[in-house]
Amino acid sequence: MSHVAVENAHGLEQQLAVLDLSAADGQGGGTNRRYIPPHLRNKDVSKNVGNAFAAGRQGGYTIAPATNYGWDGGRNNFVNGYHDNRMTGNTFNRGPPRMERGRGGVGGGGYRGNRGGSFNPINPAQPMSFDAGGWNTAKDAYSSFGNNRGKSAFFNDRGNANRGRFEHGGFGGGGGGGNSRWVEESRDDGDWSKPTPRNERLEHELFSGSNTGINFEKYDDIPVEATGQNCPHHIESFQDVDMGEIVMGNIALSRYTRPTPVQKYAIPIVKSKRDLMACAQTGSGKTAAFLLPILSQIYADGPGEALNAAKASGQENGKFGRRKQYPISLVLAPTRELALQIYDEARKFSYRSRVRPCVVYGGADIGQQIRDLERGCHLLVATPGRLVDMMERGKIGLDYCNYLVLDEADRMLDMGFEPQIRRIVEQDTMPHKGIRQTMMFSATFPKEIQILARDFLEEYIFLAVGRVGSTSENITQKVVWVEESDKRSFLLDLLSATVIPSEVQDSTGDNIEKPGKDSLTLVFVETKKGADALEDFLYREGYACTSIHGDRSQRDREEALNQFRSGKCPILVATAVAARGLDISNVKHVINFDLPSDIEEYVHRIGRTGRVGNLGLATSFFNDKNGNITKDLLDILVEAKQEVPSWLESLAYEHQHKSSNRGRSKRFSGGFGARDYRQTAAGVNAGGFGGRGGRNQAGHGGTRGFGGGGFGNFYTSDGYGGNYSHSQVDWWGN
DNA sequence: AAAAAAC
Repeated sequence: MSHVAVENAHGLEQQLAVLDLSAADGQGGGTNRRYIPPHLRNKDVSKNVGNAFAAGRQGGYTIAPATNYGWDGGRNNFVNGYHDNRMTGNTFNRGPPRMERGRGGVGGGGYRGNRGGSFNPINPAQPMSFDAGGWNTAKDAYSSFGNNRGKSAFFNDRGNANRGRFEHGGFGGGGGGGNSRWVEESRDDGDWSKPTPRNERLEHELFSGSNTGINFEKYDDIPVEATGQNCPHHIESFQDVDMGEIVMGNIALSRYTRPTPVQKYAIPIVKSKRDLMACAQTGSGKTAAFLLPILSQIYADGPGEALNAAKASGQENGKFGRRKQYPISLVLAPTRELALQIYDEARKFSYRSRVRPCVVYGGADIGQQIRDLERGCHLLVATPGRLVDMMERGKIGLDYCNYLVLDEADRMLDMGFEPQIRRIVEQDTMPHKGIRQTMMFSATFPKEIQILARDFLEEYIFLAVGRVGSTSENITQKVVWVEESDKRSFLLDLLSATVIPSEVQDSTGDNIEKPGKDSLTLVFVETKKGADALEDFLYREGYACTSIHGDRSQRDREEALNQFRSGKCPILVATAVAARGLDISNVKHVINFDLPSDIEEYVHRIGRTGRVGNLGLATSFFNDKNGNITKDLLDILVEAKQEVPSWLESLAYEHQHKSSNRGRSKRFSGGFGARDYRQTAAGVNAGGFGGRGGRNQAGHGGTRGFGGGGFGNFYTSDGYGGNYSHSQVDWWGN
């Protein structure tokens, strides 16, 4: 299984290696784009590049990645009864106009298509058994999955339903909804630390598609800083701390073998009831780092007062049962899709427990969400606006919320979100800090936001795994100079080299196998309009693509994400909405068609690739509109041991002298910050930035060498030198 | 100036 990914990765790197990125040199203008077929390229170098990449790649794949093989969401062109003719070979028919495109099917059958449908038994990548109290996860589970073949009608019924996720809750394995109240009553009573009976259907639904091939046999080189009073010692294995039978069983079902670095530290900290501010690189397992210990605590402690409150609320409201839910834990996230993703993880780790997770977010039918809440809610994942709405409608009470998590905490506390967070946390019935336990997670955490964050924390432990805000070294970062007018054609060059199978042949006449559905490309743009326009352009060019941004309907957003995830649309054009937190396996390439204006956004965007020990590639288009990010970008590249174009260095040097406000993001500086920022921008526009000049001086402008004389490999112009060298040590130290 | 997040 793993060699598939290796080959693909190898192929990707080779395809990219043949791209003459010097086309990005502004000199040539838009007509300068060209694809160099393999037989014209420098063979020696390309071989080295490929081999080096493959060698590094192997280290990252010590476990067979549990890809989506079992789901068949996009592997053939027939998805949930909807035949997609957009993906048949190279001849892309121009589909219906965008509003109709990608609807996923007549009658909504295809919506959220990868959640249901028939499945094939998967081959357990790494059989693992955890025998305690009747859990024998891998063997029993997977053999019985196999026995379920042929029952697809049942799964289709459940999984294909629009908003099918709201229907999952029962224990009866699909038992009728009529007795759900009785079911919920029985769920709450009893010993919360003991697993409830197995449910093979649910078990398969939750775990068969899991992509959690997190694995890393040897690392521990990552510098970890954990500061605070009486910081608990970290663990080395999941067995080192008592998380109870239910959590351990679900860890095994998820095929987690060892904790990631952030999990090693965060789990015992959370278990010992400490507040936490945790910073760890993208793709390093933060979600499980809080879900596992929180759930294990809830299983150990039981529902406590929340149960009585919920029951009382139900009695007040008569025969309709619990009107108001009192979640024990609340997880807040900045985007709807991220909330949904966290909820999906929570479902896994609450399998066979009495904890019922729920998710609420805007853009979706609130009535359905309310009905789902009323079936019981112990762990709530939410976006802020919808949660406030639910609170004001009396559907949610935070009176007994003992665990509060801010995921992407720096985003949750920045200007756009802070008032809502204060409304939820400080101006309502949530237990005060010191009583509740508060945890914050992010890959970036600017100092200014850290200070703000202290308002919500008590005696907290600060945890930094790696340097705060740095990028994973297993992402190869490229920055290319591309004028605005050249961006589209340059993008086509990149895509033609990586995404769509083409007729390009190598010197032996064999077709090159280009990565297809297993190789996803995520293209970021700065505006919603720009996303629409670029998606449309790519679509007319024959690429199977879709887009996600805040002006699309929630249904379309989720469907776009599913089509991307499944490989049905291997190109996704996105705004910042997709920058943070989304865990999409097989994203091999992130392209910053437009660079963001702040470095945190850049770090999160490129973090959609190179996750859980895999390697990835990020290419950013840079021109003189991007002056404000120059220095921070340079710092990031240097820190991650990436090649730095010498023109970028020159520009950063110039820019440094133009701006005294460098490095201070506008949103952190209060009232005067924005003005300072504008001054900076004005300075750029006044010509001092001098993109072209700086770039052309690149040869002698740089202060860093590029490996001495060995520099002229592929990208000789602009000092865009070097092969695709990458660290031989991946994030996990392999 | 833009994006995100409630209706």
